[in-house]
Amino acid sequence: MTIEYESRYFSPRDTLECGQIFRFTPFEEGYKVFSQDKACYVYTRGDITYIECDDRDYFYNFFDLARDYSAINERAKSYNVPLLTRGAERGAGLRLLNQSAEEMIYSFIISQNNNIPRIKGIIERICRALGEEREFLGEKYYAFPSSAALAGAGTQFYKGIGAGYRDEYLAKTSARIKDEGIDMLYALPTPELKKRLLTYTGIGPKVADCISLFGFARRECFPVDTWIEKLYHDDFGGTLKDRNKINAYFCGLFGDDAGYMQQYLFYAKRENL
DNA sequence: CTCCAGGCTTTAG
DNA sequence: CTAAAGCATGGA
Repeated sequence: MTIEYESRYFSPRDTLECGQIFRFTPFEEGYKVFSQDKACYVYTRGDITYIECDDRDYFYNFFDLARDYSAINERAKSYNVPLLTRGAERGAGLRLLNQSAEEMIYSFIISQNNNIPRIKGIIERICRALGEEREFLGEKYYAFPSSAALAGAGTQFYKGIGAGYRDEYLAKTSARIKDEGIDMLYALPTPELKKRLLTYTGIGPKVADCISLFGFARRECFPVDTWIEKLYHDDFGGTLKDRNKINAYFCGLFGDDAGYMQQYLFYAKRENL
């Protein structure tokens, strides 16, 4: 089945290339995108972006299609920050994805002190080794593994697939989640959710913000990484050095829009706009 | 060769 | 409490 949406506020490229997701590959006119055990093919033709998939409800929510991004986009420009305005203008098709919390936990543990191409490779090798084999549009792919499967693999496996020093973080956190689950996290208010996430091995403030923002749809979160730290100095004239304080500054500035603004800014800085 | 990548944990002061 | 060292890997 196919979902259609106006392309002005839904660009596959803008949405996928802004660092919120690591499992996608160029395919024909657009991209194949993978989430949990599901897959879709997303592409734009003229004024319409199309999503071909087997699970309409899942991807409607995944791409956040119920939300009005024209209003968010206008609010971004209203701050009169040149970098943010450029991000909003040239990244107007950027949408925040609603992803799996567990998948975000492991993905962003891997992301720390790492670069995006290598992050993608590590996640791909984990899925290939431990995920269930599926098929989409005549091609095999592998689901993101369950925490039980991840816990069964052990530290040595993660070292073997090139996770580096994050091997123990993945082993410990997957073992804990296999035992405890994460159901108790969903109902927590955002500050408590972040505190709880910080108790997992390998999750610090930045990773907790990414998990909260992308995995728990907490749009008031503002992850501060090396790129945000850079643009904070270059484009906001900031003088703070402590990342927690930089985070507080941006959260105070953007409020409930923080997550959206963070993505526009990250995109603009990384694309050198 | 050094520096850097969507940082975190551990240790020292 | 804050500051800094150490951490695997691969590409520029």
